[in-house]
Amino acid sequence: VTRQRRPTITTVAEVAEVSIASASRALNGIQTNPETRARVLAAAEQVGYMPHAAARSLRSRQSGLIAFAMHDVANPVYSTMVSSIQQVATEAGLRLILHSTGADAENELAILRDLGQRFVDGLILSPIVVTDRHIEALLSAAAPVVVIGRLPRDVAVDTVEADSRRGAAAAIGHLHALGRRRIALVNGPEGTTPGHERRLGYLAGLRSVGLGSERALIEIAPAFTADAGRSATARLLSRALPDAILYANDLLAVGGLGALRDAGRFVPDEVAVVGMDDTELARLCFPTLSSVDLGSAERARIAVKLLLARLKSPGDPPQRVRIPARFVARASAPEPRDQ
Amino acid sequence: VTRQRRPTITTVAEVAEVSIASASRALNGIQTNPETRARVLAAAEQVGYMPHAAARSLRSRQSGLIAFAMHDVANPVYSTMVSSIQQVATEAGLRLILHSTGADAENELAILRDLGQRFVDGLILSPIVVTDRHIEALLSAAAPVVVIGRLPRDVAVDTVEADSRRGAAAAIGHLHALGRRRIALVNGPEGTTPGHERRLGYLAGLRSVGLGSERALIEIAPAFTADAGRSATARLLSRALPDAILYANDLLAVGGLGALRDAGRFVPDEVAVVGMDDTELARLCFPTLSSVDLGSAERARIAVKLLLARLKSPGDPPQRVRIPARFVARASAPEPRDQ
DNA sequence: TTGTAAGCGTTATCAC
DNA sequence: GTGATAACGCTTACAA
Repeated sequence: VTRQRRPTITTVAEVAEVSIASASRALNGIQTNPETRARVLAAAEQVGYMPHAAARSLRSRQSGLIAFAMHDVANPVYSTMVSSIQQVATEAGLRLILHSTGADAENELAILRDLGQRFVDGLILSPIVVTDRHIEALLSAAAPVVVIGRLPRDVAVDTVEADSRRGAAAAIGHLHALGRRRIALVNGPEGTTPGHERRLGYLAGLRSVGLGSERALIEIAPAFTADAGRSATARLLSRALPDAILYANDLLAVGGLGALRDAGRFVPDEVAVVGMDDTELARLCFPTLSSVDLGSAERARIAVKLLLARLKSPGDPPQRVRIPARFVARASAPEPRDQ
Repeated sequence: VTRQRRPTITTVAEVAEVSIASASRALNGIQTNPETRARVLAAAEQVGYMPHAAARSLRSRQSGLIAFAMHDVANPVYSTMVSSIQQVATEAGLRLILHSTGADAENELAILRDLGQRFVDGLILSPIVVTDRHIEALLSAAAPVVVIGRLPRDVAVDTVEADSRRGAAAAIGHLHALGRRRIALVNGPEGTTPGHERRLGYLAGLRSVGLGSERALIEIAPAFTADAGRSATARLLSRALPDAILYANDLLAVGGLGALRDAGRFVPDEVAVVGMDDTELARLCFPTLSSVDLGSAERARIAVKLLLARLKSPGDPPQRVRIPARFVARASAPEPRDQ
């Protein structure tokens, strides 16, 4: 059997000797005479019919696609999220489009605008920074958007947020319980939401254990990367003698471990180290890294769920979910009794 | 201005007071009277027009989408590839759909079949195993496919392959130059293409430096993961005394570093360690990991290029690109003079 | 240069 | 239950 063109529903209808309407009904499992139905399905099988995605989308106004836009896939936090989202989406019969926004916040606005092309049914967005233009774009988006991150209270958009403030504070509490009193912070860029939140958490943590903050103990890395963490740590050590360092994420912390090694400072004996995000990396590096689990995988999972719910009932009030943080002790800042 | 529905090209045509044909031409930059063109663009701007992706695809028979299907996004090798592909695709104005196939090879066949729905213009597939059914599916795929990996010579499909065989051999050469004579292999599942190739490379490497192979020095991990690498290493050490270990990938190697530490064996003095893939992880772990760079990022980049070329000229003869491997020395198996 | 109209492959609304 | 037929929003011959 040589077929010139790919079979369409018309082909199927012809082979089954029914109208294309009946063919469509049979194929979509709509009430049909069992015998007709059988003929149609057999015909479809025979000619190797597959529905054309674009045609179906055009008519049904649904693409069967969702998108996830984040900073950079290569960052382990986002890989985890992608993996998680992928899984839930697949279960729901949706495909996933990936969109890396990179360092440029304009890209986040661009994809929100592009939603007008209706190439996806919905978007999960993890912005690094939220401006007024972001909020405006979010509110006028052509498709449902779920934000992984923090938004002003009054913005009516579904969000899933980490409790990085309380998480950072918990880490400080732990370090304090370990007897550390000169606790430094190596933060990422503070113009970003995580950077902002994590500093607040650090300061709140210090206050709640009765420690004061000290400018010299805070160092800001230009990016949330290992290299940036390494050099930031070197700078920090050149002017201060911390007995513990909280890093704003695991990548920074792993870079920091390298710098501490270079400086001949033992971890955790001389300097305890804590990361944030509790990525795979924390279990893999040496010494293993204590970290604050911000529930990345779970946030991602819930984001999809929220999106699915929103697609089903667009009118429902927006939801705002916050995932609790959890300190995970490993070798770089062990449980007090293990010391 | 309250708009009930999203504007279509008809809306634009009405506002500009031209036919929809003229509107379409103006919007697509086709030869048009400058004044008309201006009116149309102004109208489009005014009503906030964006073309409907599905409608455009249906008509133009192009989705503007490509897909990348691989085992697991969370694996650093694939994250790198995704990142790389993403970048090239974006530059070419294409969006990227991600498809994790997981452990199940059936999923690879499924996505090849699904190509019949024409939801993407092309696919980049990185299969873990290649069966006859794969080849059949590849040859009858409804859209162009580029394979990252190895295929039988006579299969007319674009491929980009790593030279992991020569890469593994190079690693053995390096270890031999370091004076190591009891060189073990911790491989991943040997039913997979990488597993198969890497064992061959290991054996070839031993031969070319005049060493014999020894069953007790080969251990097979059930997966290409750090945990699997750790336990496989423990098993290996329980029966043999290698002075060097080649791991089939970096994740296995990082797990192995942990096991060696547990066993009190110093790296690299007592046991030198080499990974493969040269992922980010190799620079981040401790001691830093010597690894065989198989050009993951470049393979991915070239795969997209091949796909783009294929989309442009479907008739061209299939290409087969092989990326050379490169040994990268770090602390776990340093340059001989650094010892 | 511009407009008319056909058609891309579906789904869904009608009468029958 | 089934079959014409009209959309869905766009591009592109072809005619004017």
